[in-house]
Amino acid sequence: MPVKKVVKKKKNESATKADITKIESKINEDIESDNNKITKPTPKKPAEFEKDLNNNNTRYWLIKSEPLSRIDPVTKKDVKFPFSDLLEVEYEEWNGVRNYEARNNMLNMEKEDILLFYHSNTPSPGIVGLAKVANEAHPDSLQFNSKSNYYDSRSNKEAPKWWCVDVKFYRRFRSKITLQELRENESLVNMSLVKRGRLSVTPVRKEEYYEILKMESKKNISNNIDCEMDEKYIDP
DNA sequence: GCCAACGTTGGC
DNA sequence: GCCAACGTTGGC
Repeated sequence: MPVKKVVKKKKNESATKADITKIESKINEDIESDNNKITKPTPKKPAEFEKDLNNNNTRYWLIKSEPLSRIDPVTKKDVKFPFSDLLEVEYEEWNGVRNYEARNNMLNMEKEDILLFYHSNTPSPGIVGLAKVANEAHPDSLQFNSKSNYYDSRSNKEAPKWWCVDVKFYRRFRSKITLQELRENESLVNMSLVKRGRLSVTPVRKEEYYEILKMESKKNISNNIDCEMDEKYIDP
């Protein structure tokens, strides 16, 4: 029978900042090692990438977020996440996506893929800037949290249903490119955003990405992008 | 595996 | 706040 080692507690013992950092990094390591034991599903690649995939090119996607306050009726929590919030963090787990097609799109993402950041549910929705994939898809932590609105009792840790990437800030646009402007552009009529309005994570073709950059380059600098963000963030 | 009922998204 | 579009659920 193993003998339990008794460690006497020091007087006035309290966790220092370094202790907390150590504990946090241990937890993160554990989570990562758990995640590595799980096989990541490999869904079909979207048709938008037929050309680019073979050449190992950077790929492009569009993700939506709500910049204005809205209280979720179930959790009573504010769902808002304006683009400027990405400045506050190293990266953000893009969790809470509960649509298979959107999930599959995230599973298909690679590190450093470009993300067009779209503000939805505003008086004038549109693309406000660019983000990048910080980390490839991993199980969405909220599906196992019974207190979360995104809890899924039918998911399990051996075969998680919901996966998501981590997102990091890249740069803001000179001005918001509105949905209306995107719709008016003839070369963007086939954009997934335009055709599949409700999907929150959509693929973007390379040609579409460059067309949008072209639209941006013609714009004057405007601070009306639904959130406070300095002009210095225009250049990467 | 069909499809009615229901829930969610998000522009307007 | 309305509601169209569309995804999901579950009975049969």
